[in-house]
Amino acid sequence: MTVKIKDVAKTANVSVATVSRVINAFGNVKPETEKKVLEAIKELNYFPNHSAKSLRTNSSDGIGVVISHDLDYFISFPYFVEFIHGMSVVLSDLNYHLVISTAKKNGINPYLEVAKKGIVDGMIIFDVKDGDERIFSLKKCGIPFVVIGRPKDVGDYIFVDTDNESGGMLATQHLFDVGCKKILFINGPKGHAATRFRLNGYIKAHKNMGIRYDEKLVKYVEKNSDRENGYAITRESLASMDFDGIFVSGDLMATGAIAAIEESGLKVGKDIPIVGFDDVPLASMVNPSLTTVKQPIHDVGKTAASILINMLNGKKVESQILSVSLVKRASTFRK
Amino acid sequence: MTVKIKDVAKTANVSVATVSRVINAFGNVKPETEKKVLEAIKELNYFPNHSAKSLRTNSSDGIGVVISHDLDYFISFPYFVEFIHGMSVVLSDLNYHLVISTAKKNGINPYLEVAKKGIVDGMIIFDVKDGDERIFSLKKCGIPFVVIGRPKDVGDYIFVDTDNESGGMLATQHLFDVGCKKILFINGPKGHAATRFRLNGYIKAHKNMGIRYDEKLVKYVEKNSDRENGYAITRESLASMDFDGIFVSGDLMATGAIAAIEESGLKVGKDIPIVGFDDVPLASMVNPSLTTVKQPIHDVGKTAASILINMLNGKKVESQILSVSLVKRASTFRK
DNA sequence: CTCCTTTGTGTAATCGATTACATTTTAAAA
DNA sequence: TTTTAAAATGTAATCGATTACACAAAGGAG
Repeated sequence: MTVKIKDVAKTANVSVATVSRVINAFGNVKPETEKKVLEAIKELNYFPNHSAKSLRTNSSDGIGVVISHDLDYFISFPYFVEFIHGMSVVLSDLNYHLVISTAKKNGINPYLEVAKKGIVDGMIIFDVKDGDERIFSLKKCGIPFVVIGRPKDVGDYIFVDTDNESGGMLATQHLFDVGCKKILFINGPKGHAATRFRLNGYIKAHKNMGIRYDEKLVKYVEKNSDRENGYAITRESLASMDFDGIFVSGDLMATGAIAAIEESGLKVGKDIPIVGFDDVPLASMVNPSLTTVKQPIHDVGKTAASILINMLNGKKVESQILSVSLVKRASTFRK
Repeated sequence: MTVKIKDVAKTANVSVATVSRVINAFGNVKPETEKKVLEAIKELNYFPNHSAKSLRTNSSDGIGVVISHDLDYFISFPYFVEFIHGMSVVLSDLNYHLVISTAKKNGINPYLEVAKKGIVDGMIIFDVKDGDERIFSLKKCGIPFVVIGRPKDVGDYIFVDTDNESGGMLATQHLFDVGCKKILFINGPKGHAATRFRLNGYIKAHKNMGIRYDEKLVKYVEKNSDRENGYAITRESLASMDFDGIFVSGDLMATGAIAAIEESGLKVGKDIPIVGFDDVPLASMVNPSLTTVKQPIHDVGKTAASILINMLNGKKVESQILSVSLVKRASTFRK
């Protein structure tokens, strides 16, 4: 049926070992012989059986990513597309492929499952909380992995993160620059590294300005950083507190904040400047367009993938923090 | 090192065949024996080696999706996240996994590659043009596949599509309903089924209204249905033609159209109602919020996955067309 | 021309599961 | 109790690659 290495060997009039050496570019093959083999491969349209290779070499050429079963939660990561794309581009160029699984409802930890079955050689995990047990599982099972973000209380690990602290500073400083004095900060969920670092940035910016920061101005979303929550928290805050600018830890939430402000009769930008975080495509499309901290999501994916591949190849690797930048748009423009 | 079926057999004091029978729920195992085996599996924390199973059974439990190497093109499909999620949820529940590859720059057709290597048992392909050669490749190589969309000139195949014709009708009819007489239609790229069907819907709505439709009012995007193109085409049309409403074949493009209209001093909704297509999250977040045709993208992914799995199991399957609905928002509200 | 090294090639074991077939045990029927 | 069928289990071949090891060919040194 399907053509196998034996068939190629027969056609090229060599042994299977030689064919294998050609396929895997091992060297020690006479150029003439190599040519014969390559011709046979082309002629027979041969593709090496991946399972056989995996079984023998104990490697799958797959890199795993596990996503949430909960769609609403999942789409509150609007940058997922770029992230996936970044990883996939790098992996495909290196002859790896990306394997996506969903956390199943039934108990078994899908992280362990794909890893231990040998479906993947390594994993990239994101949306990781402080003390996240998944990291311990992965460590215990010995599979190489790269973490997106910088959770604490999980020991050592290799990560790729963006410079959330600088991002928090940039955003806050910019709001000061356009004249704000009391900045409401709608932050992500507690227990996430990004939440912590962005708060640090927010605080540092206050220090730099010599302004005492008011804890009460910092709000945390319960779980999903989505539009609804941004809207709700902003409305609530409008009713209960005094502020003259908003830093929102996520563009999706920021659109909710914009809606709440405009609804209240205030003008975003003129009355209440708003800065978001992420710079997803959406940010430039809302009205007013959103000033935000641009995260190099595509690069995060690419970097994570290449670090992981290097780990698999036994190279020494280091965690990386990618820098962010402020993109100024209409939402912080004073009319 | 890693524990294998032999170790389980030894621990449970049975043969490997019995263990295998338990794992694969073959029956013909005494309940008592089964219990021993299950205990051994748990005790040793055993996971069957996936490559070995694949090699032996000639199946990989992987379903492939190939995405574009070009990020800009790729993110002009803003519904990709939901689509992937839908597929992944279904697949993971059935113990399959999703394999994502990127079309590499070097020549080899990645569709064939993953299929012929046996990395996947089936494929789901999207963004398919009329006469798309990929369909012929897949057919020739014999791998089961499901197409998202309904391209022509490619012979028979199983597909999942949304009812784009009805969508086109709904959108156009709604514009008539709010009083439009000359509707600019910014359609997707030529050579795509969705483009064709939506045009049919647009034409039918005209017929229903007894209005002669003007070919010149139908514009096609060159390649990417993105914001920039929506903006450019709208601007161009404002300068050169007469129209009082716009139907845009894609929400991303529609945001560009909105921007162009507002920029010209006209009011979206009041002066120029606009209807989009897709109902991506963005649609409800722009200002004015976008009336659009909702596509059940998540269901498309789920349906495609389950059809494909049924194909793999030898069941008889049928193509499906999922229905769409109109979501009315501010962009067609006459102030 | 012999010896030694290097290069090129082949043989066969191996990876860890599944499963056809053989065999044993158990249950039912006579 | 014997016979027969059904149920439970075991043995070993198999999937298709990689690769250790053996060996042959070729080239270089003396």
